[in-house]
Amino acid sequence: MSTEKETNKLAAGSSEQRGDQIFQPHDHAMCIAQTVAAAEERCHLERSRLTETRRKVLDLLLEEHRPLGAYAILEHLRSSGQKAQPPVAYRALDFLIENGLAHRIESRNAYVACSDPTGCSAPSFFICQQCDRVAETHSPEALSPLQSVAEEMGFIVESELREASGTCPTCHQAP
Amino acid sequence: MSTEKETNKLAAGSSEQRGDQIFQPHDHAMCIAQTVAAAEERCHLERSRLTETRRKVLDLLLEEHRPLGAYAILEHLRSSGQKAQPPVAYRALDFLIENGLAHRIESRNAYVACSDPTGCSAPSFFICQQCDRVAETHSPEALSPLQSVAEEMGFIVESELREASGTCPTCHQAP
DNA sequence: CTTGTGATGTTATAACATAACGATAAACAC
DNA sequence: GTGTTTATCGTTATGTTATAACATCACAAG
Repeated sequence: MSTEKETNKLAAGSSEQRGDQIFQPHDHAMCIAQTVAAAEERCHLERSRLTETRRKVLDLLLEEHRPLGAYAILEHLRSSGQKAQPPVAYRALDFLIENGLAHRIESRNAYVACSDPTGCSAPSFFICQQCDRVAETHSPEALSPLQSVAEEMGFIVESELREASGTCPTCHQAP
Repeated sequence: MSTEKETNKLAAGSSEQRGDQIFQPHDHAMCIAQTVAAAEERCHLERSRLTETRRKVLDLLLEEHRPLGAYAILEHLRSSGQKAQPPVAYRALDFLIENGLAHRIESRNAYVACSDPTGCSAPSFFICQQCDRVAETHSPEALSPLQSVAEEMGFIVESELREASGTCPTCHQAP
């Protein structure tokens, strides 16, 4: 937790690189608050309900900035009083994913909060193998390449999966 | 099964686009023979052994050109006489993957044969949602984009996952 | 032949995910 | 407000994917 609100540094730049702040020390409370606010607005607009359980799962994912397995999430729900069964966790996750508030990380069978619910489409993920944190970008540069190859072969792309594993700047500097 | 050896059409071009032949009618027997030959050579060079079980799994994956689940593969092994348990299938798959003869398709929890064991690195996959066939490319254009975004944020990429789902040319023409 | 290594056999279980169905609660029309 | 509709939730059971752990076998190098 930094003392400055480093998040503000980003205000000047484009929003598409916001995700990499996750690898830096940042005002985590504000980072969460912003996303929750966006989530609430979004649910209001979509006439979907951010219920107790869904909210808890979202909070947990935001708190972690890491991919969490469905059963880890389930454990958390249980430790907060509910005696939930697996479908409870999966339903909350389905809801969050459908509403663009969370993503599934295929290479881990795990889930993360979306770092930018307002501007999220075709995200790319950068997963640190040491600290497990995940950054998310929506850079358009990363959008085209499979598309152009696909076009050459007459393949129509409906969805794309892009996940990079490696070492984040923080872990790289302090190994 | 075409009457011509359409595979030859590719000889003139670069090898990096070979994967898309999978969506076209092609000389499947030759296609398999080539890959098996490459596999055998590779195993010889690496001093690794393409044993009975491993060979069966490779043959099956090549025969299908589709992602097969580990338990489907296991079933196949069983129906061919062995009374194999899950680790048998997983060990064969691990071997094939480590030796560049097969890939895991993360978005399906399934496995395909590599379509180009000699030139395979950082593959991209194109998965048809209708016919399930998978094309594999190694086009360098598709290699960079996550890299360049990663560099900007100081993230060192060790491995990349790229999978596109959609409709292949054949299924698109005949819906 | 014995010892090291890689490969296999086998049991058990971990980890991830969903089908199905009844009970509840919120939203809406009237 | 009442009844109808629809979304959400609780719960049981089960399906699917994957691995830990340990015993055994096969074969080649010393």
